Amino acid sequence: MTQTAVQLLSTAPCFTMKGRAVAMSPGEDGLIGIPFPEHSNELLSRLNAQRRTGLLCDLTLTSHGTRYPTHRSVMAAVSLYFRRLFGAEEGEDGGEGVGDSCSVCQLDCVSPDALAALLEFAYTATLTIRSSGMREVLKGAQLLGIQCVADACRDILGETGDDQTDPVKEAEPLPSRRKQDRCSVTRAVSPVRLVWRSPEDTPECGMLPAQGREGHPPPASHLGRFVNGGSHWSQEFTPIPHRPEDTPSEEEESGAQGLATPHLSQSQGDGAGGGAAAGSGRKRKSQTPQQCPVCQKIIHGAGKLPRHMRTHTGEKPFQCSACGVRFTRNDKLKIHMRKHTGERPYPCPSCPARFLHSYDLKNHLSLHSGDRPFECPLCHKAFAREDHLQRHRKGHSCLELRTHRRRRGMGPDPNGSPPSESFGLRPDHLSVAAAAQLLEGHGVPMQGVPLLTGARMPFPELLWRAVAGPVGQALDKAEGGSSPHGSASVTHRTWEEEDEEQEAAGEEEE
DNA sequence: CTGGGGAAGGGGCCC
DNA sequence: AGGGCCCCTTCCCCA
Repeated sequence: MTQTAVQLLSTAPCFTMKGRAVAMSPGEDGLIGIPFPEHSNELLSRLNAQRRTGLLCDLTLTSHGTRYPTHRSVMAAVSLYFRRLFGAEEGEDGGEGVGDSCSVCQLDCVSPDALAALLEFAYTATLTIRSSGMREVLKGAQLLGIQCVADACRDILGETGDDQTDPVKEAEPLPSRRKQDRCSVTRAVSPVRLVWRSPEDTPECGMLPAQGREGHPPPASHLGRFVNGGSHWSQEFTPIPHRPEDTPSEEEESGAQGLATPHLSQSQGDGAGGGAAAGSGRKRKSQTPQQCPVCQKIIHGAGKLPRHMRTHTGEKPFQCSACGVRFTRNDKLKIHMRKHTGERPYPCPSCPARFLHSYDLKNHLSLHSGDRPFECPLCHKAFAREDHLQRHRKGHSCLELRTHRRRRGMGPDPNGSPPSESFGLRPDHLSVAAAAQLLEGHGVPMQGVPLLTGARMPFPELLWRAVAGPVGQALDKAEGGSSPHGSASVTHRTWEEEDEEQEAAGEEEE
């Protein structure tokens, strides 16, 4: 990240640098918007460091005698209660709040552990709690008006708030497509409803007027059941939108771990309770899949969740002692250190070359052998690396083919082209590569299958037309992780086989 | 557009 | 169960 910033500074102005889009407004002379997406993470990280050392802390929260130094501005940013307490709510002038006079806030209504967890969340965007403490945290999040935490806790507990009165959810922006792809599970909402009162229903909660401030907040110890009203995360956070089709069919009541997973064929029942999963042909994983409370992604492998969480927090606790570059993972730092030590543990058996990574050696070996196992099914250019084939297919005329391919059930080719039945292709047929990829994804080995060559394809224009047509994101996604081994045998599969494979592939996709 | 290097993230295996 | 280590895939960047 730092590297990115340095490069940007050293080479600006540019419109894109390392994926960073540099916005330039042509209408405004010299006005350039240079985004620094890492800034928020770094800012939070530094604030957390300040909190831990007590630096610049202007607010102390206490719970049953335990003191938590913190920053007023951070608490106001994360908690609706403190925002109102300090008069920092939008549209307020801030002059009527408790303001600078409040340096210690007693929150005995929130357990120390829950308060610590909420503070940790405030400064790291990660909620780390034990299942047994979930309810206390939920209570604390409700009391303090930390909407997203309350939502997550309720979901995990199998409870739900009142969606109809939840402006946060309504305002949730959709995550990027890539994020959506990666976040394969949505927050599950159980039919059980938690008491989730409107402001009018909570007279004991005088600091939370729904419209305008009615005066000073009551002492913290008077906090009543908090009212849904915190919309402060709606723009900073991108939780997963509710997609009913992705909602797990069932949700286990085992707390934060062991939530139902969409990967039913592999890990269903591998919950925290250690339920037996029957019927899986694969070796059962011993590790418990865990669900990320932020993106809801199922993380396989014991101890892998903290590692995953750092992708959200941006925390990079592993720093190179030589150059200061930080990493989210220890193993990445270890590999990085090889650059300083000169260690290249992967020697080529055929030449003096040595490599940092095993996959570098693997790539290198393909140069010796001249092996280019990844061939474009359309233009037949071969590549030594799969990602290069993917890039190739996305980057040139193959992309045009892809993006004009018709989807299943979209009717005949507007150009009147025949459906290439001589190839066993249907008008909605997947491309050879896509079919191969789906087959491979379904466990059908494509290794060794002869690649589709011009000689094997007597009427390439038919295939061309057969695969021409509009294509949607679903198909793009299906082709996203490509398998390079396009095969003539694939094109000659029967429709019934194709149906079975596509259905199976669809299940695999899910 | 391609080849190569490298980062990032996930999963499996093992201790 | 947690963490280390390794492998793999995907993506990005640069020449």
